[in-house]
Amino acid sequence: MARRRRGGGKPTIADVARRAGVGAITVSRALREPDRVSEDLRNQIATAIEELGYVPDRNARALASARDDIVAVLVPSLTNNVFAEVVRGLYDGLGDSHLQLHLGNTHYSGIEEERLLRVFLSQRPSALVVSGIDQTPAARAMLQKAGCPVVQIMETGSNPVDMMIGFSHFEGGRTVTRHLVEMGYRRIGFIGARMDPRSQRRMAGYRAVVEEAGLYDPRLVTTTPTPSSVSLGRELLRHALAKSPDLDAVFCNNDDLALGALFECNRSALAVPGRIGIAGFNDLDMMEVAFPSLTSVRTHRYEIGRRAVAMVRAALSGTRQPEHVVDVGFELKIRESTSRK
Amino acid sequence: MARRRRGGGKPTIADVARRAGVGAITVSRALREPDRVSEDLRNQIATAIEELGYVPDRNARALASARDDIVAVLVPSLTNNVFAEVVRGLYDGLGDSHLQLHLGNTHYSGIEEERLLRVFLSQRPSALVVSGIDQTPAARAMLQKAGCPVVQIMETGSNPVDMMIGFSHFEGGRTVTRHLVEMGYRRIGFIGARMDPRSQRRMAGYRAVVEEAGLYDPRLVTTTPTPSSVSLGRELLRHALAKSPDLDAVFCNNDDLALGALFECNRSALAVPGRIGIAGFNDLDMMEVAFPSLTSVRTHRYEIGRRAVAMVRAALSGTRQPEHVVDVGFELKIRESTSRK
DNA sequence: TTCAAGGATGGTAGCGCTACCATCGTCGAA
DNA sequence: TTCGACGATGGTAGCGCTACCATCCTTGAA
Repeated sequence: MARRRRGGGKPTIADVARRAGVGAITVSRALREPDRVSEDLRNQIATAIEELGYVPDRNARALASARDDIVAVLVPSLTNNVFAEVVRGLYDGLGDSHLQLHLGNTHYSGIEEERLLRVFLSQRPSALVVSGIDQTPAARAMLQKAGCPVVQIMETGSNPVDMMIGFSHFEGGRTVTRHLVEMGYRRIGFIGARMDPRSQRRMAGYRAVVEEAGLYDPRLVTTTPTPSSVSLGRELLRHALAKSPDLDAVFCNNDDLALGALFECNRSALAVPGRIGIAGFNDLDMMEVAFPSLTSVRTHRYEIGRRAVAMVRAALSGTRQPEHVVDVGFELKIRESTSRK
Repeated sequence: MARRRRGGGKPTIADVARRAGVGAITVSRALREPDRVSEDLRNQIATAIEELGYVPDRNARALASARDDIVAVLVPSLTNNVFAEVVRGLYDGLGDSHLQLHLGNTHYSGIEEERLLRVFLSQRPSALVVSGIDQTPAARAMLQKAGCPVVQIMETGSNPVDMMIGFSHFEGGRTVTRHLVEMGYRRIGFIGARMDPRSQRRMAGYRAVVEEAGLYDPRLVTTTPTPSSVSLGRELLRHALAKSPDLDAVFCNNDDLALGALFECNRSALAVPGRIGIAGFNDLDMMEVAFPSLTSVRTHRYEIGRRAVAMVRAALSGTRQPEHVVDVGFELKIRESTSRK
């Protein structure tokens, strides 16, 4: 694939040097540190590059300089809006640096994460960004030996491989649930899909509050390993109501489920928030617009992405800040869907 | 960044060879063509690799073999669910090949696309996947000279750089609009955000039908260059109704807008589809679940991603199929939101 | 005028890997 | 028994670039 005949093919730096009548190293410098080359030569070189259509070879550069400008990123999903925004933040955080993002999709699988880590490590990246704190032991070992800055994102924990930026999902779950309790709901259900470690911790937060309030009932919990979607939200709410017809509120593990739950209520003429209260998690754009508007927990995923890259850049430039674990928090957005008169 | 001392640092293939008591080339072969190495040596080598924690260096490999297993992909957005699914398809299409995806985000900018193309080309990728057919002349020239398979995705057109897979947005726009006309709507509006080339063509399809039916009125068209969102859908519908209170249907350029429009109608107690009909584009999961369910045009974006990679693989393995332009079509999904009694 | 200091430029020697071409058995046919 | 064929293994020479050090020239102080 993309095979070139040995010796043949694209112009190299030597071709440019010859044409510009300078040494190869000067061309190399003109490209990387223009200040150190006189303007005359710089122009000649630029002309030669233009005429030849020269494109430097990153592989050769990386090999020779034993450095690479790649930041390898592992996320569990690209279709999940939450991670899509994290990635957007990562890109924006790059700014004018020469860093490049290399994305890997683990599909919520530890094994796959391990495999991708191996693949990416063979690129000798400048830095590694991984999602969550539940790496397999092997993956964690690889991260520790990577010899480059590592950032774990989306969660906080007490045992970072290197750096960490995120928030506490457990606290997030507690906060929403506490709100529902305070609003007077008594038969508060939980519906969750996929149930990755972060979902689990949100559910644990739910359970902690509900138990403390003496309202816990396992029949109020409905989960499935199936990936989350709006249609699944509808189904899960239906199941939940079938199991516990007296359900009077649901904490939906994410906003897609919440939207699906809302639609189900609309369709079944169950008044929201009168008959049933609904809360989601992440606070996607649509939550505020929905009718009724939906209570959710605003997570700062874009900011997490941006700041993760900032941390990487700081670490690479030697000015690594002291704090290795950053908690960006979250924000409960109370809206119509849980405001019982 | 990620600098290693010359000579120092990670174990190399020579270290593995020494430890296993074999030649370097044999280690190389054991890794790439295990069949050609005896089982004894293969085991010794595997042990040595394990003990040393050896990870091959992709850069060196790419340089030495003048080949690289990277497929560079340029998409305009990663947060747009449509492209997120294309990317998912691309990943799934990879299967067991050794290809790796390298994602770039053009932010709907031709200039940025050009810049990224330059960056990616310096990696000498095995193949290139770009979105749409509206590359700048410079970008198109680079694609033509890339010397590797190129796939343009998401649209079809008559002048492919190399290969192409997608569908006609113009026809998509025509189809929805024709449906609205057939359902008896007479004051059919169009609302659109971002208005990238594909949106423009969908709008052109709308206009063609509406003009043919003698229903065209510029006041029925509401667009903005702002990126699309659910909340924007709500606003745009409000604007549209302010301009043309007799609006009786809207073709929303995408599903997010359609959902926002629906919520606005709910909130303003405008019956859907009785007072106003709503149609979207792309058919995201939520369209079917919404109440009322929303008419949309199902686009096969996941399939486009998968097949784009399949085309790349076929081209790379020499079995390039004859058809260079593939139209995967689309499917009108008629639902409650446009079914006037 | 001399000479150290510093900027601009170039030559050489790899970076870690694989293509290419030996070399060295081993085995079966003659 | 001999010899060619073939499979397994290894040595050498780069791939295109940059680190490192040498060289040359300019500049300004003594």
